[in-house]
Amino acid sequence: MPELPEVETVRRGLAPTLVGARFVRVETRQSGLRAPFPPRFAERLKGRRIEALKRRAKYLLAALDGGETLILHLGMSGSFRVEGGGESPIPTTHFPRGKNAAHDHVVFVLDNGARVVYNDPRRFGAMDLVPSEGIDERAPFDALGVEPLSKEFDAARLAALCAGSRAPIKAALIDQKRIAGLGNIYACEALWRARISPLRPAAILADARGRPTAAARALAPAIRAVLEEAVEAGGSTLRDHRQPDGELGYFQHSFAVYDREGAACPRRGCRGIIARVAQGGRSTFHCPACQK
DNA sequence: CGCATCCCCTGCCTGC
DNA sequence: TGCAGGCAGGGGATGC
Repeated sequence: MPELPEVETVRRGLAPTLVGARFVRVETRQSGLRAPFPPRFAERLKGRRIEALKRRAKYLLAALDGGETLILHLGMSGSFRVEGGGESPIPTTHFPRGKNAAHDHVVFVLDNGARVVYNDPRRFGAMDLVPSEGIDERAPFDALGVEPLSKEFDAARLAALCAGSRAPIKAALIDQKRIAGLGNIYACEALWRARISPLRPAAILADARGRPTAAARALAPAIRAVLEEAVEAGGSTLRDHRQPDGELGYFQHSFAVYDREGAACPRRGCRGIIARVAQGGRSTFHCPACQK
């Protein structure tokens, strides 16, 4: 479920349980997810205290004492749930409808009595344990682009990132080397808000001097706004994550185009019908009538 | 280098 | 009802 707003929602949901706690025991029930777990993963985590839980792009970063960072990525279908550990249940973790315990791949047992369980049917997620020092200069973080909710992200930056690119603008937007954390859903939604066709080349965001065009000046705030609104709504909850314990994400009810093929364009005065096209093997949703 | 394609894996939905 | 095929929020490797 994992674009920036969903990962941020998970971060906020897990932080009260994780930050300040120590790992008493870590159980892995698979040899790995997308990649094998690092050597002695569970043993190295045991006894470590979580000092902070941060997010970069779609990654969660648990900074531990002892100078290491636990990297967590949810892939397509990963989710966390919190069991036990006091009076405040943490319902923001979008636990899948299936609740298939066969896909509980990692259990983090904490000294505050809580257990944090990672469930991931498709096992596209990832976990790693790396030195905290210089983490931003190493893969995968060294290749990530600008955080779209940061001050550094604006029309000028967006234009510079896309200047000269002949890739379709939708593909450029979900390229993590350009904008970190934007994914398929919110790229589609932002383009609709900015009335830009996802099929146009990314280069239309910059003029001959590399400065932002009107399209960039519309799109940059649209990206920021849709992400902020989605974070505020607790992210989006769909498909296998449709019925989470605690049912928090509800931004899916605000989609203008995503997963709305054949429906009426919600823009006032627009008579368009939302279309779905394939770009780079993934579905893009847009309104051919008002996105130019 | 930039971009497109394919693959990782499982579950769900659709259409035959 | 059963089954094959298509599709799914991501990201990494490969090849042109």
